Amino acid sequence: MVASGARKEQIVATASELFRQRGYHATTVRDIARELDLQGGSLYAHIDSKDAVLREIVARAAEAFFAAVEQLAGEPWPAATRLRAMIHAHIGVVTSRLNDATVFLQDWRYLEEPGRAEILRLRDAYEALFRQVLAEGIAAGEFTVRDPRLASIMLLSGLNALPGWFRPDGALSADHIAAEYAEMLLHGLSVRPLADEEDDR
Amino acid sequence: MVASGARKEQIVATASELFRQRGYHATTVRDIARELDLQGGSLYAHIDSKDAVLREIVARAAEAFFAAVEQLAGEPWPAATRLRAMIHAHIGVVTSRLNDATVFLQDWRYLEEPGRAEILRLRDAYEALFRQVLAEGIAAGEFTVRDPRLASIMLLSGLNALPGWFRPDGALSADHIAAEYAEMLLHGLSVRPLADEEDDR
DNA sequence: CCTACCGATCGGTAGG
DNA sequence: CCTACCGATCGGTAGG
Repeated sequence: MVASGARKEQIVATASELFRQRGYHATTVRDIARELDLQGGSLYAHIDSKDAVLREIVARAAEAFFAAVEQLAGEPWPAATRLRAMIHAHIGVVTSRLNDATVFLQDWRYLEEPGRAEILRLRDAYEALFRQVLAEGIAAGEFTVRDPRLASIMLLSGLNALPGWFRPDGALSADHIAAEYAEMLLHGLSVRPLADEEDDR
Repeated sequence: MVASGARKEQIVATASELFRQRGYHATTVRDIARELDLQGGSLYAHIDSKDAVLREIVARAAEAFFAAVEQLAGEPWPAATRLRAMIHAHIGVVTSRLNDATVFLQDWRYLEEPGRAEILRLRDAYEALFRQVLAEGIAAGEFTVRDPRLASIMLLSGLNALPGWFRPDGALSADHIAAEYAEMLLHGLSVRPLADEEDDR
């Protein structure tokens, strides 16, 4: 057990950036120390272990996702409206906390137990927020989707791949991406079935 | 440089499975050797380096994706029909070559240069197949999408997350998933603005 | 394909 | 927070 403080914040933030760039196992504690002009061993005055740092990063990201999305899922709005808001919120977290969110999505499975199992539960609870809204939308006749689980997985898969290509200084803003994604997901890529030729498989 | 042979095949296949399960950096060459009842150093009679094994796995996966999808992109069919076929083919590769495909998608960035840069080029060329079909579909009035690049990224993001949850012995077959994904992607999650809720697929 | 080994590096600790 | 160090393990090689 080790004190928390400003120095520890720096260590976790630096680790988050390096883990995002290189991956957890390709980053050494001495890489982190070097960024802060410290000796490798000196980190351990502030942290318990490399795994504990990963745990903290992942926990922070999970909290950010829940804080942004959980309430929206329960608003008294049409399911499509809620889903749109949740998509914007989720993308907002990924893009505004890019380091933590990327590490969460990319390296959570390297957590030691029981931290790993705990994160698995959180992930499922988070996905359930989307699944639930989709199910409600189906019940209300707003969505045509057959399988809300498959739909929530596909939707989140699309959003969670953002770290692989989003560039904070790129041409596409988070809001633009969110609006386009929501549009494509809700209305599909193709023209409406009644409007044209295309038949199915 | 080292001979190829049946033993080498076993080594690459075993590495592919372990890399998929644990990740490249969390797998040691001795883990691979142990699975084959060999000593760690003995692997090097058959392989050049751990990186070379990763390169081979990734190259095989890339070839499988191109072999399955490239021709479909150029067929003289409506864009929506081609896209549907490409989705099925891509998911077919992911699910039937799960080890290689997963390692490709998850660990390609750990390749040493110039292998890594080469794979980046291949990935873009592959994505371009989808981008191109989407662009043609837009030009033909089949698709309403505004940005074919964004659409191709979202689409492939959904398909490429499959290794994270697909279970070969699970209830959902590859064909079922492909059909549902294609449906959701092409027609969207929500009710059509023009049609009423029941549209056949 | 094994035995035996290499230098390098890993995460982490003792003791100041 | 540093110096100095720990045992363990890493990918890889020499020489049979």
